[in-house]
Amino acid sequence: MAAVDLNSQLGHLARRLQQAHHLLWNTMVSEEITSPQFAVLNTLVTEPGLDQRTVGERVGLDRSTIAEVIGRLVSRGLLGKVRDPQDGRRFLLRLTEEGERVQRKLAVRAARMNQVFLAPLSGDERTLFLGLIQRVSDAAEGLRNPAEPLAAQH
Amino acid sequence: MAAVDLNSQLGHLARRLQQAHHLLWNTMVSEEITSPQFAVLNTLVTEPGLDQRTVGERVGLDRSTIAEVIGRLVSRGLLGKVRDPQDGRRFLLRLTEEGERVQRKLAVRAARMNQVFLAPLSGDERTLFLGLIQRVSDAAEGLRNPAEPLAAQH
DNA sequence: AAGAAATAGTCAGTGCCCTGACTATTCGGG
DNA sequence: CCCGAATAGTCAGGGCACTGACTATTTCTT
Repeated sequence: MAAVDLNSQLGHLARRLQQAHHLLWNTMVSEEITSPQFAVLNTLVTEPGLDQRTVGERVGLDRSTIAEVIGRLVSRGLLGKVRDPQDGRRFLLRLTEEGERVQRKLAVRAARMNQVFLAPLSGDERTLFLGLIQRVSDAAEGLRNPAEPLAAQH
Repeated sequence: MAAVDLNSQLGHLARRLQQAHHLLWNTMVSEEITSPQFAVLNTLVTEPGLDQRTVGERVGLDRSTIAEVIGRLVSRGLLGKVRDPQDGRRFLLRLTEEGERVQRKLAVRAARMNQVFLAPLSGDERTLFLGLIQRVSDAAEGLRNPAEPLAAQH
């Protein structure tokens, strides 16, 4: 009888929400380009020439995952990747023409899908909802580095 | 300039939320048993003897994924899996003693983690938040089968 | 200038998650 | 009773996501 009600567990609901998103994305946006892949393309539109790590930071992916995602985009010819002549550790990333074309096409569809996704909520509820998710995510993310600056009194 | 703001995209926020959850789960609940695995154990506490498909339905996983998750739990000795003598297609699932022990231990920790996860919100905001997630997920899930019952006038 | 620390990226390993194609079993209508 | 439809599960294939160990390059410190 010590069972937990999954519908009160935020983690479980978060997973369901993402699955719902996956479904909508596949049907309304694209079956070839995934949502994280689009996030990368989208980031490089406004900030061309970023390195891998920074792109990962922008879209919220660790360096292993971002390397995979970028690898796929490069091999599909949507992204160019060159060594930074200033810093031999980095790769500089840039959209190809095809990449720009794809980004433009998907941006429209993604926005449309987002409307459908949020359609069950009223205007007020939508902004509230997005705000709540961000607050919760930010707070949890903040727990990663347990704020040692305070105790740093050397 | 046609770039989308990721923070207004529910899909992107959903992914971030799940990553935040993953982080908390790993540090506060368990590194061995994952959240979906726990969901399976938890379900079988109240409904022992379910078959794979139904468990998948309860926790929100398709049959391929649930097969993997169950396979791991069986090989760790937390779950027993036997053919249904009534229906040779099914496997009946049941917690082992060890499985029950693990479920009890993690249920406490999962509840605690859930509190921490939701801590940034006030009491009212929490119930509101959980409700909003469910409404949005249910609505998207409902779009999967485009409601043909209405047209079914035979 | 040399060695240590930091940083960018890769790689191996594990697990979740989906789709689509396949097998085995059961069920239902003629 | 038998054959086709439905159902439970498996398997192959692709992609996301994390950790931890490793390499190469740069930077900081002495």
